[in-house]
Amino acid sequence: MGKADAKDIFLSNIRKKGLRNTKQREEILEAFLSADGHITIDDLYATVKKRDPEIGYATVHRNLKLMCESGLADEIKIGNKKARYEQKYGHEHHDHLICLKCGRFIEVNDERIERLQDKLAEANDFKPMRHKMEIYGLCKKCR
Amino acid sequence: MGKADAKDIFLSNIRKKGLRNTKQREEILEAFLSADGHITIDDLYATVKKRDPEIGYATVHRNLKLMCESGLADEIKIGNKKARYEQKYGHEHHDHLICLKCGRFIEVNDERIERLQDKLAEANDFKPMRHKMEIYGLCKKCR
DNA sequence: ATATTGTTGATATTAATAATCAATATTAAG
DNA sequence: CTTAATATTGATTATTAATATCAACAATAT
Repeated sequence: MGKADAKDIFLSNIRKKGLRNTKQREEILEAFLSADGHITIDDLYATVKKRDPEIGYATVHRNLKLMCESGLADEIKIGNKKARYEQKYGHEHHDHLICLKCGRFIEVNDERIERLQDKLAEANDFKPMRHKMEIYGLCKKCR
Repeated sequence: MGKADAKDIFLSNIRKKGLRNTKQREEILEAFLSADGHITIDDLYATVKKRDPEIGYATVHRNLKLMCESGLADEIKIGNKKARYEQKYGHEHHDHLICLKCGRFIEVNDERIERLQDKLAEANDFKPMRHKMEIYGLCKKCR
C-alpha cells in the first residue's frame, strides 16, 4: 500500500486508456500522494507550482480528475464550495463530520451504519454502489 | 400541518427580519407549497410564470432562499448539478436513495441509522446539527 | 528520423448562483 | 389621506467554479 503501488495503478490505468505518461503527470501524482487531508485543486496547484513553476492550472485539474477515475482520489463536494480531494488508495472507506465553524473534516467509520445502509437500500429494491454521509455540527474545539 | 400554517410561519419569519410581504412572495410560496417532489428553481419559476408572467427569475431565486431560511424548504445539492428544493414543514426528516441512471430520488428513513449517527458524533465530541446521507446506485426499474 | 497522436498551458466558455441598481411598492407616521 | 422611509422587484451584470478549446509541443511506435 505504498506510494509505489499507487503510482503503478495510475500508470496502468493511464495505459489502459491509451494515454501517455509525462513528467507533469508524475509530479502532480507525487504531490497528491504526499499531501494529506482534504485538499482543493488550488492547494495541489500551489504545491506543484513550487517544484515546477511551469505547470499550469488546467494540467493539475485534468490530472486530478484522472486520478479520481483511476480510483486513487475521491472528490468531496460540499454545497457550492470548491471541491476537495482526498486519497483513496490504501485508505479505508469513511464518512465525515464537518464543523460548521472551523470547517474541519473529521473522518469516521461505523460498520453498523454501513450494514444498515445496505439493508435500507435492499429493502427498497435499490442496488447501492456508493454513498455519502456527512454530519454537520460543531467540533470539539468549537462547540 | 396545513398550507395555512406554513404560510403563517413564513409571514412571521419575514416580519421578524423586518421584511415585507408582497404579492410575488405569496404567489411563489403558494406555488412551492403546492408543488411536490424535488424541484429546481427553474421548475418553480416556470410554475409561477404561468400564473403571473411578470415575475422575474431573481425574485423566485431570492424567495426560495428565504423559504429555506424560514425552515419551509430544504436544499439538496448533488455534485455540480442544479440545486433542488423540497418541502420541509410538515414533512419528516428523511434521506435519499439516488438512481445514477434515471435520476430518481427515493425518500427513506431509518431510525436505527439516525440513532447511530448521533452516537457516532458523540463519540467524537462532536455536536451534530444536521446531516446528509445519500446512497447512489440503481433503482428498481434501472437495476 | 519521422509520422502519429496525446499533452500541455493560456485562455475562453459554460453554468449556477448571487450582487447591483433604478423604478416601484409597502409600511408607518403625521 | 399624504408623505417619508425603506424594502422589493426584475432586468442585468458580476462572480465563481468547473470545464472546453486550441496551437505549440512532447511521447510513442514504426
